[in-house]
Amino acid sequence: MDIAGELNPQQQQAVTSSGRAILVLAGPGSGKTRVLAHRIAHLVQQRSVAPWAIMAVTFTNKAAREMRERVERLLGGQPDGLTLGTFHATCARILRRQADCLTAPADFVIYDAKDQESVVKQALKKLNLDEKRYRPRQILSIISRAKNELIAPEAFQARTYLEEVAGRVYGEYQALLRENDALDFDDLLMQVVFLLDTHPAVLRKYQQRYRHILVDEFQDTNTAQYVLIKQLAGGQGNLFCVGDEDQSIYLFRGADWRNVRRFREDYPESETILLEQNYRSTQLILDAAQAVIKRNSNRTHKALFTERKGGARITVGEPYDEDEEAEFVVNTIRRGNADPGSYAIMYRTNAQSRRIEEAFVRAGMPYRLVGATRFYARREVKDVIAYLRVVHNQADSIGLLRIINVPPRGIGAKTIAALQNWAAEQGIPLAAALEKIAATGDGTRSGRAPLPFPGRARKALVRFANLLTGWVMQRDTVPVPELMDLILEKSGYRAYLCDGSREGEDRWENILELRNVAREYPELTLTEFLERVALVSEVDNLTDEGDAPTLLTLHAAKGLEFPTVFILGVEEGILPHKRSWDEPEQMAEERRLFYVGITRARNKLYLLHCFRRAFWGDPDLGLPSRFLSDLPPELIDDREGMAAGAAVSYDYTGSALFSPRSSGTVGRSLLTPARAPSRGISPSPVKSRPIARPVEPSYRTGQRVRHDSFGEGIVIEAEPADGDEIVTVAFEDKGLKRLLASMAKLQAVDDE
DNA sequence: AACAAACGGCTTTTT
DNA sequence: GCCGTTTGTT
Repeated sequence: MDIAGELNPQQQQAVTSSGRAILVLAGPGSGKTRVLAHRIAHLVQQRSVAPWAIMAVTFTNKAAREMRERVERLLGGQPDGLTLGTFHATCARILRRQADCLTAPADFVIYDAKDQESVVKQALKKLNLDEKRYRPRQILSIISRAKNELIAPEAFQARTYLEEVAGRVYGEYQALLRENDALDFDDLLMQVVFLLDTHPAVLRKYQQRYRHILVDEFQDTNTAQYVLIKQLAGGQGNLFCVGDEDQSIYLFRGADWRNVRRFREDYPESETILLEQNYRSTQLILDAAQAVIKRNSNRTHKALFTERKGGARITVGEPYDEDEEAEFVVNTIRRGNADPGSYAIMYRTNAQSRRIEEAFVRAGMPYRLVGATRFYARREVKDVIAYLRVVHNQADSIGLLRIINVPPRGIGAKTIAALQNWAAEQGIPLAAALEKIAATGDGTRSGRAPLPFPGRARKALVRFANLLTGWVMQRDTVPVPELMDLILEKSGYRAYLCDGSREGEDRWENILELRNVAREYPELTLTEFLERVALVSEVDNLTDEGDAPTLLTLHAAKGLEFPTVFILGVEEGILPHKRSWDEPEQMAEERRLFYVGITRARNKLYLLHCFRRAFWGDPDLGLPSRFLSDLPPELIDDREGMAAGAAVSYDYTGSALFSPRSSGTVGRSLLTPARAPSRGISPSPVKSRPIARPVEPSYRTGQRVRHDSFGEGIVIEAEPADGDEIVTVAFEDKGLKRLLASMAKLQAVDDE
């Protein structure tokens, strides 16, 4: 979609409407980003509104950047003072500016998921609770939910035993964050809401400044975000929200599509505008998407249409296993003569990406991977950031503990524990204790309190403390990249990584990458650099450069579009994910996720589901996703099937495998056609499982057998193992079992 | 204190 | 099939 084109009547209406709150429900590919940008430009050009009186909030930095670029093109330059950024970044700015109203100082640090986990562990320890019994991640998700719902520790009400525990941890957790001058992601939002709630003067200031508030991806707002928007918009209702209920896929982090309804209730005068024309996909793809999403209730119906009538039918394929799935993708791309960059490969879980990556590597083809082990979550990157964070704010003991002995410098667990105790005894932060020790020098006495450290440990502590103080003294005069160099050298971290190993080299390269980020933004202070690093995500760095297919999760795909899209693992247990099976609400979200995936495709869509899928090491059956049966058969090209690459052509509509989950058990559906495993299609260097047979197999695929307690079934696979044989059998009543031939005493049933 | 080897828990999805 | 943690060894 180019900005040169005309706006259609609905878009035009959305851009120019005024005088009341507006809710734009925009279908996929309907140009909502464009509408937002045009509206900002429109407001500025009206002259009645100064750019600094406009606040536009998005969820990702990428969306913010895209919007900024569009606005710039429309206005022929950057509007002065326009507030345009993500919720989190905007909140962080407000908090730093209003620090005097808060418990947290302006130089607070931001904790990510890993740091949060460490804090929970500390809190558990403090409360004498066993972290094996109360899993930190679980506790954390309860705390996070509370924060997203704006429930402070004091107001937290437990409804289960675990919640009771979590409630206590929550209080301790917040206290620890405060001690560390730290905020987590959820705090950024919650604290701003609390701040505006308790400081009317501050609230008034922001309300008076921001005359227009625009919100992107409104369906993904959680309660905290919604309340924040409402606070800022005040009564005047110059609120402009754009979203699509059908693309709400962040329930798990507190997003609440009911905010759409709340909005209508809170602003009864508001106007709702539907954007139904799609400028992205073919009609066929749109039809498929609508067939899928139609089955959800609680949605505003939109009649999506496009001028791109017809279109290539959807290829649904069933490769044998993940390897064949990956080979199919690679071969299809290789054989097609389209630009490799026009392909996207999407999947439900990050864990699925590995097989595809391997296939691309084998084929010698480049690819772009979004997410997975996220750059900023890598150990070495986190280490360096921890160094910077501690230099920035010594109260950050989580960061300090991370690096105090990395690289190893003689400060072991014993010494650290002693240091922690000693600090706690005196009620001072860890770093202050460290400093105090250093202040005593190498001497043996320090006034009254004798230091509890033997000579060797103290020497190490003093050395480290001196390093730290040195960096702290330089942090305001030395630019961030140089500060990084200094730390990397003097801490011995570079030498520690560059030990000559291949892995060390890779890790060092990641550090250089981080340094490049710092170099790219030379004007950023240390505080700003750290904030940026904490609040950007991988998708944000996805650029258009590079002529390679893109690998990404369905979540990461939102807002993007590609000429050709593969969705992998369209199977029960994966999409929909098995964690969603018993929650209708979550199941609806899985459906929306699938919908998001489908609607990313401009021209051509491939949906793949494996016959066999290994979950964690153990092979299991793949059952086609129930969502596939919602696709009208005439939209599917099942004859082409896997012919282009892999093996099986497959009749979908008639198969038991294809029926919804409720109507067939694993065992029964298997009994229909016992399929021979097909091997990968690509020629040689493909990593193939050893097919060598040290022992002649005594069972063959498709053979009928009887087991003493499991009854009758069909052999799915028989593979030799150390002189024995592992037989996988699908039993009529008991489902799939893997058995050791010597133990199972299977009897052949010859009823043919 | 530092390393190697075994072990167990785990996977949704992200700002 | 991976990662981080625990355990054993020098």
